Amino acid sequence: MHYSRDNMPGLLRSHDINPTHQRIEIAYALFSRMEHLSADQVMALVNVYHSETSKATVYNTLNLFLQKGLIREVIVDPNKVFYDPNTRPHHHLYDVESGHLTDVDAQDIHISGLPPLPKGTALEGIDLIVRVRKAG
Amino acid sequence: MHYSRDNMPGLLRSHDINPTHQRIEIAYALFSRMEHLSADQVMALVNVYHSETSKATVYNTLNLFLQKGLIREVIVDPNKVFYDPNTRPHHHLYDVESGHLTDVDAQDIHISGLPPLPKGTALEGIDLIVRVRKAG
DNA sequence: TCTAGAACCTGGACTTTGTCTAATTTCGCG
DNA sequence: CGCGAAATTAGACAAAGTCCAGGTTCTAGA
Ligand SMILES: [Mn+2]
Ligand SMILES: [Mn+2]
Ligand SMILES: [Zn+2]
Ligand SMILES: [Zn+2]
Repeated sequence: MHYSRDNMPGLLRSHDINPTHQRIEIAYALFSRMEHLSADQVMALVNVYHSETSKATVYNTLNLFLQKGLIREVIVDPNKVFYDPNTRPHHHLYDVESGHLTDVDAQDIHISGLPPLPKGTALEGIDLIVRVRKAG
Repeated sequence: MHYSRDNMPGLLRSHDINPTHQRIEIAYALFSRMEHLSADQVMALVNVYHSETSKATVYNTLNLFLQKGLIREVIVDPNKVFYDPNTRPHHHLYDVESGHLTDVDAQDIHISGLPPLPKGTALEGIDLIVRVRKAG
């Protein structure tokens, strides 16, 4: 499900985020495409026509979205983090050469045999990453 | 199984790596502890008594070890990569607060329902990361 | 033993990704 | 409108990592 720009204020408010111009643009970059984007890519997308959003605001806003649970982060590349507008439980397939990242539905996948968590710790999440490269 | 310093030249040669003084020290830092270390931590360990190995050499050597299959890298933290002397198939449990990383044997774990790989790609590896934090 | 090339190591400049801060702009509201 | 709070900004700063030109060490052959 993709979103239009008009959906953004409501989406932001539903996550307790004050919808400002910059926040709407950043949310729209992510939710109109429903793709995994790095901070750099978000920065480029919101500034295509004329520069209107600073680097500091891009990072502040992405971290705010993260903290409010509007997006999640995906750590697969040693050089940059990807921001993911899909917050439903899912896993990732990562092409280590092209850097292309795609979703794998969690519904179909079963993981068994996990050890019990260490005493005094709570589960934060389980990340499953399938790394592939061009066959040769 | 831990290693002594005397094992290092043979270990390096068995992976087609010329054993130099710096390479032996770096391998020893990893294989004597059998722990996940960042480049920074390796750097500190090989230079405890007097500075003898440069930053460039630490990074060059870790990447050489990686390429030769002597160690593997673990990408769980957005800020640094961890180098892992354990190359047997295994997964990881990561405490997002303390940054502590522990191994989870792959033997016991079964993952089912993975989709077929995209045409023309080969599996590079499957990383499973269990993220935990202090309960509260 | 001497020597030349290859391999290796080094300091430091540079790059990338991201954070911080102090000053300014915009927003929400009475 | 006019005030205080919230948000944004430019640019300095920081951490992780790469690159390069020059220097050192190793090795094989004469
Ligand atoms: Mn950027
Ligand atoms: Mn990095
Ligand atoms: Zn995703
Ligand atoms: Zn490990």
